[in-house]
Amino acid sequence: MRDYLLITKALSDETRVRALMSLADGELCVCQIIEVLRLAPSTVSKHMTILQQAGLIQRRKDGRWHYYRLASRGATPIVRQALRWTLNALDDEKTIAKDAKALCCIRKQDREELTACYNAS
Amino acid sequence: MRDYLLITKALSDETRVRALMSLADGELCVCQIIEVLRLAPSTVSKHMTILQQAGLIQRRKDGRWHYYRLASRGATPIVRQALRWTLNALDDEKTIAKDAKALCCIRKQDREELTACYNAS
DNA sequence: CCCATAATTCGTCAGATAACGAAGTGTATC
DNA sequence: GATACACTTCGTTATCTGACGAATTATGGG
Repeated sequence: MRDYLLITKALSDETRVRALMSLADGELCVCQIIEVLRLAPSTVSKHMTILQQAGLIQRRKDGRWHYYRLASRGATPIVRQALRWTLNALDDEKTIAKDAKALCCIRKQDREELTACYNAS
Repeated sequence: MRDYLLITKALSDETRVRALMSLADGELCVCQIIEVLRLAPSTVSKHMTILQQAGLIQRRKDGRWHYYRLASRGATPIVRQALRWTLNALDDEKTIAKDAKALCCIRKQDREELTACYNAS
């Protein structure tokens, strides 16, 4: 029950679902997710932690950069089924499509440019 | 996204999940669900409304009694997939098994007996 | 070693949510 | 039609959650 509720709670917030779905086309570093969601770094970081504790995403560190990706290898059947369901349910969702489009540009940008944006303020 | 979040929010509360899983062996009237969960009628009613608005359960009225059952016919693929996932994930969950056992007794009891319990206080 | 930087953790605040009892709705029975 | 009853809706309260900025951690470069 605990694991199940970690997953449903993680999936019950629109921002988190958007963050999760952003990873559908491959891993992203936190600064890129910040750019899509346009929220404070601390907020995004919190969301990613919740998704990770639910087992839905996995983390990889490379120097100062932290990359997140959808859980795949090593994920429990429950998690895999939840991901399949979510990807299927939100397949042609407007908000998600919009984020995916924005991500095309963001992926091409230099990471330094991105972080410059929110460090500037 | 709205429909998806209605479902995940509905499934992100332990009490609601217990109520939902109670219906796995067939429909129940509200007084029976109250008896399993041991919560105030108003609280249970609220939970059932949330589950229904998510499309996860359906209601049937018979006189003064309101029966709830898992959504099946007429449910969207998203809902059906969510139900399959949930039933699968909580298949051998201790809390759920305990409730199922309690329900065996409750189903045999007279409904008037049940309501007498919480009307007495 | 010291500074810049990428991300996280911490502290705070506003808004959401679950619990309850009281009041209201609709249906059967007298 | 008055009463009892099964359930829902309403109003209140305590707790949870998401947002932010400030402080902290960890890594890389001068």
